[in-house]
Amino acid sequence: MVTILIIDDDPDLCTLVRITLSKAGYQVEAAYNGRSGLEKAIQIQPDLILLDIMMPDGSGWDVCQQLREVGDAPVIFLSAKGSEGDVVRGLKLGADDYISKPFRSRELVARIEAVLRRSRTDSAEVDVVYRVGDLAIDKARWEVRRGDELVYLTPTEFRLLLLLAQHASRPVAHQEILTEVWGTEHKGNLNLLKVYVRQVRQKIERDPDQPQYLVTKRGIGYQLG
Amino acid sequence: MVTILIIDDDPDLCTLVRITLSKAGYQVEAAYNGRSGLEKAIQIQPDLILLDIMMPDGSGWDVCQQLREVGDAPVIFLSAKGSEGDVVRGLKLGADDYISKPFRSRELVARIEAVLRRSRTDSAEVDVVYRVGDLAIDKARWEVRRGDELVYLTPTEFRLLLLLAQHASRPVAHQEILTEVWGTEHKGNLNLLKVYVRQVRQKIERDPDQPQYLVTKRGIGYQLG
DNA sequence: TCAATTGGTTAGAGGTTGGTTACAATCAGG
DNA sequence: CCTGATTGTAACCAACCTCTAACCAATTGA
Repeated sequence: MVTILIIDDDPDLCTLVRITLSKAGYQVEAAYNGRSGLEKAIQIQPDLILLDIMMPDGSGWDVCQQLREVGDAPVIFLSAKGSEGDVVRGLKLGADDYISKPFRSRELVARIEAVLRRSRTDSAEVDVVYRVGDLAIDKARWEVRRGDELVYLTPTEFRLLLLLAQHASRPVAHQEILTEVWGTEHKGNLNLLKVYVRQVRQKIERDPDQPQYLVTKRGIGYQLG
Repeated sequence: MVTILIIDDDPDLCTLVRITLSKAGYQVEAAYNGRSGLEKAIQIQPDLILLDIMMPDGSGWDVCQQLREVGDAPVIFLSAKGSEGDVVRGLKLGADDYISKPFRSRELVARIEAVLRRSRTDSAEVDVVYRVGDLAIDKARWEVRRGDELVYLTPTEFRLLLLLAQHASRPVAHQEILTEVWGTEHKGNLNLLKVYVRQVRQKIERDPDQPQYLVTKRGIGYQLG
Protein backbone atom coordinates (compact mmCIF):
# COMPACT_ATOMS: atom_id res chain seq x y z
CA MET A 1 0.00 0.00 0.00
CA VAL A 2 1.38 3.42 -1.00
CA THR A 3 1.08 6.06 1.70
CA ILE A 4 0.93 9.79 0.99
CA LEU A 5 1.25 12.52 3.59
CA ILE A 6 -0.35 15.91 2.96
CA ILE A 7 0.80 18.92 4.97
CA ASP A 8 -1.53 21.89 4.57
CA ASP A 9 -3.17 24.30 6.98
CA ASP A 10 -6.46 24.23 5.06
CA PRO A 11 -8.52 21.28 6.39
CA ASP A 12 -10.99 21.51 3.51
CA LEU A 13 -8.22 21.05 0.97
CA CYS A 14 -6.82 18.13 2.96
CA THR A 15 -10.19 16.43 2.94
CA LEU A 16 -10.59 16.99 -0.78
CA VAL A 17 -7.16 15.53 -1.46
CA ARG A 18 -7.82 12.63 0.87
CA ILE A 19 -10.98 11.70 -1.04
CA THR A 20 -9.33 12.06 -4.44
CA LEU A 21 -6.30 9.96 -3.56
CA SER A 22 -8.27 7.31 -1.72
CA LYS A 23 -10.23 6.73 -4.89
CA ALA A 24 -6.94 6.33 -6.74
CA GLY A 25 -5.92 3.61 -4.28
CA TYR A 26 -3.59 5.49 -1.93
CA GLN A 27 -3.45 5.58 1.86
CA VAL A 28 -3.59 9.24 2.96
CA GLU A 29 -2.44 10.95 6.16
CA ALA A 30 -2.84 14.66 6.88
CA ALA A 31 -1.10 17.24 9.07
CA TYR A 32 -2.22 20.85 9.50
CA ASN A 33 1.04 22.60 10.26
CA GLY A 34 4.75 22.25 9.64
CA ARG A 35 5.75 20.85 13.03
CA SER A 36 3.22 18.04 13.15
CA GLY A 37 3.89 17.36 9.46
CA LEU A 38 7.53 16.67 10.21
CA GLU A 39 6.64 14.44 13.14
CA LYS A 40 4.20 12.45 11.06
CA ALA A 41 6.70 12.12 8.25
CA ILE A 42 9.22 10.58 10.65
CA GLN A 43 6.61 8.40 12.27
CA ILE A 44 4.83 6.90 9.24
CA GLN A 45 7.60 7.14 6.61
CA PRO A 46 5.26 7.99 3.71
CA ASP A 47 6.09 7.11 0.11
CA LEU A 48 5.40 10.67 -1.01
CA ILE A 49 4.71 14.05 0.62
CA LEU A 50 2.45 16.86 -0.58
CA LEU A 51 3.55 20.10 1.05
CA ASP A 52 1.97 23.54 1.08
CA ILE A 53 4.82 26.04 1.19
CA MET A 54 2.61 29.03 1.97
CA MET A 55 1.44 28.15 5.44
CA PRO A 56 0.47 30.96 7.84
CA ASP A 57 3.34 30.27 10.21
CA GLY A 58 5.75 30.58 7.28
CA SER A 59 7.32 27.23 7.98
CA GLY A 60 6.98 25.79 4.45
CA TRP A 61 10.55 26.23 3.33
CA ASP A 62 12.09 24.96 6.51
CA VAL A 63 9.87 21.92 6.50
CA CYS A 64 10.75 21.18 2.89
CA GLN A 65 14.43 21.26 3.71
CA GLN A 66 14.10 19.17 6.85
CA LEU A 67 11.93 16.59 5.15
CA ARG A 68 14.85 15.80 2.88
CA GLU A 69 17.01 15.19 5.91
CA VAL A 70 14.74 12.82 7.77
CA GLY A 71 13.74 10.54 4.89
CA ASP A 72 14.02 9.99 1.20
CA ALA A 73 10.36 10.38 0.26
CA PRO A 74 9.84 12.59 -2.79
CA VAL A 75 8.15 15.93 -2.14
CA ILE A 76 5.60 17.68 -4.34
CA PHE A 77 4.82 21.17 -3.15
CA LEU A 78 1.66 23.15 -3.62
CA SER A 79 2.05 26.81 -4.54
CA ALA A 80 -0.23 29.72 -5.27
CA LYS A 81 -0.77 30.28 -8.94
CA GLY A 82 1.75 32.50 -10.62
CA SER A 83 4.41 32.64 -7.90
CA GLU A 84 7.16 31.57 -10.26
CA GLY A 85 9.94 32.57 -7.91
CA ASP A 86 8.63 30.20 -5.27
CA VAL A 87 8.61 27.35 -7.76
CA VAL A 88 12.27 27.76 -8.55
CA ARG A 89 13.15 28.09 -4.88
CA GLY A 90 11.18 24.96 -4.03
CA LEU A 91 12.83 22.88 -6.70
CA LYS A 92 16.24 24.09 -5.59
CA LEU A 93 15.45 22.98 -2.07
CA GLY A 94 15.09 19.45 -3.43
CA ALA A 95 11.39 19.14 -4.19
CA ASP A 96 10.57 16.76 -7.03
CA ASP A 97 7.64 18.58 -8.59
CA TYR A 98 5.08 21.25 -7.89
CA ILE A 99 1.41 21.93 -8.55
CA SER A 100 -0.24 25.33 -8.62
CA LYS A 101 -3.43 25.83 -6.67
CA PRO A 102 -6.13 25.43 -7.59
CA PHE A 103 -5.54 22.11 -9.32
CA ARG A 104 -7.75 19.49 -10.89
CA SER A 105 -7.78 16.12 -9.20
CA ARG A 106 -6.79 14.28 -12.37
CA GLU A 107 -3.69 16.39 -12.65
CA LEU A 108 -2.78 15.74 -9.05
CA VAL A 109 -3.00 11.99 -9.50
CA ALA A 110 -0.99 12.13 -12.73
CA ARG A 111 1.80 14.13 -11.09
CA ILE A 112 1.93 11.84 -8.10
CA GLU A 113 2.19 8.78 -10.28
CA ALA A 114 4.91 10.33 -12.40
CA VAL A 115 6.99 11.27 -9.37
CA LEU A 116 6.55 7.86 -7.75
CA ARG A 117 7.56 6.10 -10.92
CA ARG A 118 10.63 8.27 -11.25
CA SER A 119 11.72 7.81 -7.66
CA ARG A 120 11.29 4.07 -7.96
CA THR A 121 13.44 3.75 -11.07
CA ASP A 122 16.01 6.15 -9.61
CA SER A 123 16.58 4.07 -6.52
CA ALA A 124 16.37 0.91 -8.56
CA GLU A 125 19.27 2.17 -10.60
CA VAL A 126 21.49 2.51 -7.54
CA ASP A 127 21.05 -0.94 -6.07
CA VAL A 128 19.98 -3.67 -8.45
CA VAL A 129 21.07 -6.91 -6.86
CA TYR A 130 19.34 -10.11 -7.83
CA ARG A 131 19.55 -12.86 -5.22
CA VAL A 132 19.05 -16.55 -5.77
CA GLY A 133 19.98 -18.77 -2.86
CA ASP A 134 23.32 -17.40 -1.65
CA LEU A 135 24.10 -16.08 -5.08
CA ALA A 136 24.06 -12.32 -5.63
CA ILE A 137 24.15 -10.74 -9.06
CA ASP A 138 24.90 -7.02 -8.86
CA LYS A 139 23.90 -5.27 -12.05
CA ALA A 140 25.34 -1.87 -11.16
CA ARG A 141 28.74 -3.17 -10.02
CA TRP A 142 28.84 -5.87 -12.66
CA GLU A 143 29.75 -8.42 -10.00
CA VAL A 144 28.66 -11.87 -8.94
CA ARG A 145 29.13 -13.28 -5.44
CA ARG A 146 28.48 -16.69 -4.00
CA GLY A 147 28.24 -16.11 -0.28
CA ASP A 148 31.20 -13.86 0.45
CA GLU A 149 33.52 -14.79 -2.34
CA LEU A 150 33.59 -12.90 -5.59
CA VAL A 151 33.10 -15.04 -8.70
CA TYR A 152 34.70 -13.76 -11.85
CA LEU A 153 32.61 -13.95 -15.02
CA THR A 154 33.50 -12.70 -18.48
CA PRO A 155 31.14 -10.05 -19.93
CA THR A 156 29.16 -12.53 -22.01
CA GLU A 157 28.86 -14.96 -19.15
CA PHE A 158 27.63 -12.13 -16.96
CA ARG A 159 25.00 -11.00 -19.45
CA LEU A 160 23.71 -14.56 -19.65
CA LEU A 161 23.48 -14.93 -15.88
CA LEU A 162 21.93 -11.48 -15.49
CA LEU A 163 19.21 -12.25 -17.99
CA LEU A 164 18.32 -15.43 -16.16
CA ALA A 165 18.43 -13.58 -12.83
CA GLN A 166 16.00 -11.01 -14.14
CA HIS A 167 13.53 -13.82 -14.75
CA ALA A 168 14.46 -15.87 -11.68
CA SER A 169 12.36 -18.96 -10.95
CA ARG A 170 11.00 -18.87 -14.48
CA PRO A 171 12.32 -20.63 -17.53
CA VAL A 172 13.72 -18.46 -20.30
CA ALA A 173 13.47 -19.91 -23.80
CA HIS A 174 16.64 -20.76 -25.72
CA GLN A 175 15.79 -18.33 -28.44
CA GLU A 176 15.01 -15.52 -26.09
CA ILE A 177 18.34 -15.97 -24.33
CA LEU A 178 20.18 -16.05 -27.62
CA THR A 179 18.55 -12.93 -29.02
CA GLU A 180 18.90 -11.00 -25.76
CA VAL A 181 22.50 -11.92 -25.05
CA TRP A 182 23.97 -12.44 -28.53
CA GLY A 183 21.51 -10.65 -30.84
CA THR A 184 19.26 -11.89 -33.62
CA GLU A 185 22.11 -13.12 -35.79
CA HIS A 186 22.73 -15.97 -33.35
CA LYS A 187 19.15 -16.83 -32.51
CA GLY A 188 19.47 -20.37 -33.88
CA ASN A 189 22.89 -21.13 -32.46
CA LEU A 190 21.97 -23.47 -29.64
CA ASN A 191 25.47 -24.85 -29.41
CA LEU A 192 26.80 -21.46 -28.42
CA LEU A 193 24.35 -21.28 -25.56
CA LYS A 194 25.23 -24.77 -24.37
CA VAL A 195 28.92 -23.94 -24.22
CA TYR A 196 28.30 -20.80 -22.18
CA VAL A 197 25.90 -22.53 -19.84
CA ARG A 198 28.64 -24.97 -19.06
CA GLN A 199 31.15 -22.22 -18.43
CA VAL A 200 28.83 -20.34 -16.10
CA ARG A 201 28.03 -23.55 -14.24
CA GLN A 202 31.71 -24.30 -13.78
CA LYS A 203 32.04 -20.95 -12.05
CA ILE A 204 28.90 -20.59 -9.96
CA GLU A 205 27.83 -24.13 -9.08
CA ARG A 206 29.28 -26.09 -6.19
CA ASP A 207 28.86 -29.25 -8.20
CA PRO A 208 28.62 -28.37 -11.90
CA ASP A 209 27.35 -31.87 -12.69
CA GLN A 210 24.38 -31.42 -10.33
CA PRO A 211 23.49 -27.78 -10.92
CA GLN A 212 21.45 -26.12 -8.15
CA TYR A 213 21.22 -22.62 -9.60
CA LEU A 214 21.31 -22.78 -13.37
CA VAL A 215 18.94 -25.61 -14.13
CA THR A 216 17.88 -27.08 -17.46
CA LYS A 217 14.27 -26.95 -18.57
CA ARG A 218 14.38 -29.63 -21.20
CA GLY A 219 12.74 -28.68 -24.46
CA ILE A 220 12.22 -25.10 -23.25
CA GLY A 221 15.34 -23.35 -22.06
CA TYR A 222 17.15 -22.60 -18.81
CA GLN A 223 16.11 -21.22 -15.45
CA LEU A 224 17.88 -19.66 -12.51
CA GLY A 225 16.73 -20.85 -9.09
CA MET B 1 -0.38 -4.82 -36.16
CA VAL B 2 2.37 -3.21 -34.08
CA THR B 3 2.46 0.59 -34.34
CA ILE B 4 5.57 2.65 -33.72
CA LEU B 5 5.65 6.42 -33.35
CA ILE B 6 8.81 8.32 -34.19
CA ILE B 7 9.28 11.86 -32.91
CA ASP B 8 12.18 13.62 -34.59
CA ASP B 9 12.63 17.05 -36.14
CA ASP B 10 14.61 15.62 -39.04
CA PRO B 11 12.14 14.53 -41.75
CA ASP B 12 14.83 12.61 -43.64
CA LEU B 13 15.58 10.46 -40.63
CA CYS B 14 11.87 9.88 -40.09
CA THR B 15 11.50 8.70 -43.66
CA LEU B 16 14.49 6.41 -43.36
CA VAL B 17 13.13 4.89 -40.16
CA ARG B 18 9.69 4.57 -41.68
CA ILE B 19 11.07 2.58 -44.62
CA THR B 20 13.24 0.37 -42.42
CA LEU B 21 10.48 -0.46 -39.99
CA SER B 22 7.84 -0.94 -42.66
CA LYS B 23 10.04 -3.61 -44.18
CA ALA B 24 10.25 -5.25 -40.76
CA GLY B 25 6.47 -5.35 -40.63
CA TYR B 26 5.64 -2.39 -38.40
CA GLN B 27 3.10 0.38 -38.84
CA VAL B 28 4.93 3.71 -38.54
CA GLU B 29 3.69 7.18 -37.63
CA ALA B 30 5.90 10.26 -37.49
CA ALA B 31 5.79 13.62 -35.70
CA TYR B 32 8.29 16.44 -36.27
CA ASN B 33 8.22 18.22 -32.90
CA GLY B 34 7.50 17.49 -29.26
CA ARG B 35 4.03 18.95 -29.11
CA SER B 36 2.58 17.10 -32.06
CA GLY B 37 4.44 13.99 -30.89
CA LEU B 38 2.59 14.06 -27.60
CA GLU B 39 -0.72 14.63 -29.33
CA LYS B 40 -0.16 11.74 -31.70
CA ALA B 41 0.92 9.50 -28.85
CA ILE B 42 -2.37 10.17 -27.06
CA GLN B 43 -4.36 9.82 -30.24
CA ILE B 44 -2.97 6.61 -31.74
CA GLN B 45 -1.65 4.86 -28.58
CA PRO B 46 1.42 3.36 -30.25
CA ASP B 47 3.06 0.16 -29.02
CA LEU B 48 6.47 1.80 -28.89
CA ILE B 49 7.88 5.32 -29.24
CA LEU B 50 11.18 6.42 -30.75
CA LEU B 51 12.08 9.84 -29.39
CA ASP B 52 14.83 12.26 -30.36
CA ILE B 53 15.82 14.06 -27.18
CA MET B 54 17.90 16.71 -28.92
CA MET B 55 15.22 18.58 -30.81
CA PRO B 56 15.79 22.24 -31.69
CA ASP B 57 13.02 23.47 -29.42
CA GLY B 58 14.65 21.58 -26.52
CA SER B 59 11.48 19.73 -25.71
CA GLY B 60 12.91 16.21 -25.67
CA TRP B 61 13.14 15.73 -21.92
CA ASP B 62 9.71 17.17 -21.21
CA VAL B 63 8.17 15.01 -23.89
CA CYS B 64 9.86 11.91 -22.51
CA GLN B 65 8.48 12.59 -19.07
CA GLN B 66 5.00 13.42 -20.29
CA LEU B 67 4.85 10.38 -22.53
CA ARG B 68 5.17 8.22 -19.42
CA GLU B 69 2.21 10.05 -17.92
CA VAL B 70 -0.17 9.67 -20.84
CA GLY B 71 0.43 6.04 -21.70
CA ASP B 72 2.47 2.97 -20.92
CA ALA B 73 4.20 2.52 -24.26
CA PRO B 74 7.92 1.82 -23.92
CA VAL B 75 10.22 4.62 -25.09
CA ILE B 76 13.52 4.27 -26.91
CA PHE B 77 15.34 7.54 -27.28
CA LEU B 78 17.79 8.61 -29.93
CA SER B 79 20.85 10.49 -28.74
CA ALA B 80 23.94 11.96 -30.28
CA LYS B 81 26.92 9.66 -30.06
CA GLY B 82 28.90 9.88 -26.88
CA SER B 83 26.60 11.99 -24.75
CA GLU B 84 26.76 9.62 -21.79
CA GLY B 85 25.13 12.05 -19.38
CA ASP B 86 22.08 12.30 -21.58
CA VAL B 87 21.79 8.55 -21.68
CA VAL B 88 21.69 8.24 -17.91
CA ARG B 89 19.25 11.13 -17.63
CA GLY B 90 17.00 9.58 -20.26
CA LEU B 91 16.96 6.20 -18.59
CA LYS B 92 16.18 7.82 -15.25
CA LEU B 93 13.25 9.61 -16.83
CA GLY B 94 11.85 6.18 -17.55
CA ALA B 95 13.03 5.42 -21.06
CA ASP B 96 13.51 1.72 -21.79
CA ASP B 97 16.53 1.85 -24.06
CA TYR B 98 18.52 4.21 -26.21
CA ILE B 99 20.31 4.20 -29.53
CA SER B 100 23.14 6.52 -30.49
CA LYS B 101 22.95 8.27 -33.84
CA PRO B 102 23.96 7.33 -36.39
CA PHE B 103 22.64 3.80 -36.11
CA ARG B 104 22.42 0.90 -38.50
CA SER B 105 18.93 -0.20 -39.43
CA ARG B 106 19.60 -3.78 -38.30
CA GLU B 107 20.48 -2.54 -34.85
CA LEU B 108 17.37 -0.40 -34.68
CA VAL B 109 15.13 -3.33 -35.48
CA ALA B 110 16.95 -5.56 -32.99
CA ARG B 111 16.56 -3.04 -30.16
CA ILE B 112 12.89 -2.52 -30.95
CA GLU B 113 12.25 -6.23 -30.91
CA ALA B 114 14.08 -6.65 -27.62
CA VAL B 115 12.15 -3.86 -25.92
CA LEU B 116 8.81 -5.06 -27.25
CA ARG B 117 9.53 -8.60 -26.13
CA ARG B 118 10.54 -7.41 -22.70
CA SER B 119 7.47 -5.22 -22.22
CA ARG B 120 5.25 -8.05 -23.36
CA THR B 121 6.75 -10.72 -21.11
CA ASP B 122 6.81 -8.33 -18.15
CA SER B 123 3.06 -7.99 -18.29
CA ALA B 124 2.62 -11.67 -19.13
CA GLU B 125 4.76 -12.72 -16.18
CA VAL B 126 1.76 -12.77 -13.92
CA ASP B 127 1.41 -16.42 -13.07
CA VAL B 128 -1.36 -18.34 -14.74
CA VAL B 129 -1.95 -21.41 -12.61
CA TYR B 130 -4.70 -23.87 -13.41
CA ARG B 131 -5.94 -25.87 -10.44
CA VAL B 132 -7.85 -29.15 -10.50
CA GLY B 133 -8.22 -30.88 -7.16
CA ASP B 134 -4.77 -30.66 -5.57
CA LEU B 135 -3.17 -30.53 -8.98
CA ALA B 136 -1.61 -27.22 -10.09
CA ILE B 137 -0.50 -26.57 -13.65
CA ASP B 138 1.71 -23.47 -13.84
CA LYS B 139 1.94 -22.19 -17.37
CA ALA B 140 4.59 -19.52 -16.77
CA ARG B 141 6.94 -21.76 -14.84
CA TRP B 142 6.15 -24.75 -17.03
CA GLU B 143 5.64 -26.85 -13.90
CA VAL B 144 3.08 -29.29 -12.53
CA ARG B 145 2.57 -29.99 -8.82
CA ARG B 146 0.43 -32.51 -7.02
CA GLY B 147 0.08 -31.09 -3.54
CA ASP B 148 3.59 -29.97 -2.67
CA GLU B 149 5.61 -32.30 -4.81
CA LEU B 150 6.80 -31.36 -8.24
CA VAL B 151 5.82 -33.77 -11.01
CA TYR B 152 8.13 -33.88 -13.98
CA LEU B 153 6.46 -33.96 -17.39
CA THR B 154 8.15 -33.91 -20.78
CA PRO B 155 7.30 -30.94 -23.03
CA THR B 156 4.70 -32.87 -25.03
CA GLU B 157 3.12 -34.33 -21.93
CA PHE B 158 2.95 -30.85 -20.46
CA ARG B 159 1.30 -29.38 -23.54
CA LEU B 160 -1.31 -32.13 -23.44
CA LEU B 161 -2.10 -31.58 -19.76
CA LEU B 162 -2.12 -27.80 -20.19
CA LEU B 163 -4.64 -28.02 -23.00
CA LEU B 164 -6.95 -30.16 -20.90
CA ALA B 165 -6.47 -27.84 -17.92
CA GLN B 166 -7.47 -24.86 -20.04
CA HIS B 167 -10.78 -26.63 -20.70
CA ALA B 168 -11.11 -28.15 -17.21
CA SER B 169 -14.37 -29.97 -16.41
CA ARG B 170 -15.19 -30.15 -20.11
CA PRO B 171 -14.38 -32.94 -22.51
CA VAL B 172 -11.94 -32.13 -25.31
CA ALA B 173 -12.33 -34.10 -28.55
CA HIS B 174 -9.58 -36.45 -29.70
CA GLN B 175 -9.08 -34.54 -32.87
CA GLU B 176 -8.91 -31.18 -31.15
CA ILE B 177 -6.25 -32.45 -28.77
CA LEU B 178 -4.24 -33.93 -31.59
CA THR B 179 -4.29 -30.82 -33.74
CA GLU B 180 -3.57 -28.49 -30.80
CA VAL B 181 -0.73 -30.49 -29.30
CA TRP B 182 0.79 -32.26 -32.31
CA GLY B 183 -0.41 -30.21 -35.29
CA THR B 184 -2.60 -31.11 -38.24
CA GLU B 185 -0.23 -33.76 -39.58
CA HIS B 186 -1.16 -36.04 -36.68
CA LYS B 187 -4.86 -35.27 -36.43
CA GLY B 188 -5.88 -38.88 -37.15
CA ASN B 189 -3.23 -40.55 -35.00
CA LEU B 190 -5.36 -41.69 -32.09
CA ASN B 191 -2.77 -44.21 -30.97
CA LEU B 192 -0.31 -41.42 -30.28
CA LEU B 193 -2.78 -39.71 -28.02
CA LYS B 194 -3.53 -42.92 -26.14
CA VAL B 195 0.13 -43.51 -25.44
CA TYR B 196 0.60 -40.02 -24.06
CA VAL B 197 -2.56 -40.17 -21.97
CA ARG B 198 -1.13 -43.24 -20.30
CA GLN B 199 2.20 -41.57 -19.66
CA VAL B 200 0.58 -38.53 -18.12
CA ARG B 201 -1.66 -40.70 -15.96
CA GLN B 202 1.35 -42.64 -14.72
CA LYS B 203 2.81 -39.39 -13.50
CA ILE B 204 -0.12 -37.43 -12.10
CA GLU B 205 -2.63 -40.05 -10.90
CA ARG B 206 -2.40 -41.73 -7.51
CA ASP B 207 -3.83 -44.89 -9.06
CA PRO B 208 -3.26 -44.77 -12.82
CA ASP B 209 -5.75 -47.62 -13.32
CA GLN B 210 -8.53 -45.62 -11.64
CA PRO B 211 -7.82 -42.12 -12.95
CA GLN B 212 -9.29 -39.26 -10.89
CA TYR B 213 -7.94 -36.34 -12.87
CA LEU B 214 -7.51 -37.32 -16.48
CA VAL B 215 -10.73 -39.17 -17.23
CA THR B 216 -11.93 -40.84 -20.43
CA LYS B 217 -15.04 -39.59 -22.21
CA ARG B 218 -15.76 -42.64 -24.34
CA GLY B 219 -16.47 -41.86 -27.94
CA ILE B 220 -15.63 -38.17 -27.45
CA GLY B 221 -12.21 -37.52 -25.96
CA TYR B 222 -10.64 -36.77 -22.58
CA GLN B 223 -11.41 -34.42 -19.73
CA LEU B 224 -9.48 -33.03 -16.80
CA GLY B 225 -11.34 -32.91 -13.48
C1' DT C 1 -23.51 -64.08 -27.99
C1' DC C 2 -19.90 -62.47 -30.55
C1' DA C 3 -17.76 -59.54 -33.90
C1' DA C 4 -16.62 -54.62 -34.22
C1' DT C 5 -15.19 -50.66 -32.12
C1' DT C 6 -12.97 -48.05 -28.76
C1' DG C 7 -9.62 -47.47 -25.31
C1' DG C 8 -5.32 -49.24 -22.74
C1' DT C 9 -0.65 -51.22 -22.40
C1' DT C 10 4.01 -52.37 -23.53
C1' DA C 11 8.48 -52.28 -25.63
C1' DG C 12 11.76 -50.38 -28.54
C1' DA C 13 14.01 -47.90 -32.76
C1' DG C 14 15.44 -43.61 -34.06
C1' DG C 15 15.75 -38.86 -33.63
C1' DT C 16 16.35 -34.88 -30.85
C1' DT C 17 18.28 -32.40 -27.15
C1' DG C 18 21.68 -31.30 -23.87
C1' DG C 19 26.54 -31.84 -22.26
C1' DT C 20 31.46 -32.01 -22.98
C1' DT C 21 35.86 -31.22 -24.90
C1' DA C 22 39.24 -29.32 -27.89
C1' DC C 23 40.42 -25.84 -30.79
C1' DA C 24 40.29 -21.81 -34.09
C1' DA C 25 39.34 -16.94 -34.50
C1' DT C 26 39.21 -12.57 -32.49
C1' DC C 27 40.26 -8.89 -29.34
C1' DA C 28 42.84 -6.02 -25.91
C1' DG C 29 46.90 -4.57 -23.63
C1' DG C 30 51.68 -4.21 -23.37
C1' DC D 1 53.75 -7.58 -32.98
C1' DC D 2 53.26 -10.74 -29.37
C1' DT D 3 50.55 -12.60 -25.48
C1' DG D 4 46.78 -14.03 -22.90
C1' DA D 5 41.95 -13.74 -22.40
C1' DT D 6 37.65 -14.23 -24.49
C1' DT D 7 34.46 -15.52 -27.97
C1' DG D 8 32.60 -18.61 -31.06
C1' DT D 9 32.90 -23.36 -33.86
C1' DA D 10 33.06 -28.30 -34.57
C1' DA D 11 32.61 -32.82 -33.36
C1' DC D 12 31.25 -36.24 -30.41
C1' DC D 13 28.71 -38.75 -26.67
C1' DA D 14 24.93 -39.73 -23.55
C1' DA D 15 20.46 -39.26 -22.02
C1' DC D 16 16.08 -38.57 -23.03
C1' DC D 17 11.87 -38.02 -25.72
C1' DT D 18 8.84 -39.09 -29.52
C1' DC D 19 6.32 -41.94 -32.08
C1' DT D 20 5.26 -46.66 -34.08
C1' DA D 21 3.70 -51.21 -33.93
C1' DA D 22 1.61 -54.87 -31.99
C1' DC D 23 -1.26 -56.71 -28.80
C1' DC D 24 -4.76 -56.78 -24.90
C1' DA D 25 -9.21 -55.32 -22.47
C1' DA D 26 -13.60 -53.23 -22.16
C1' DT D 27 -17.76 -51.76 -24.19
C1' DT D 28 -21.26 -51.65 -27.72
C1' DG D 29 -25.03 -53.18 -30.41
C1' DA D 30 -26.82 -56.43 -34.02
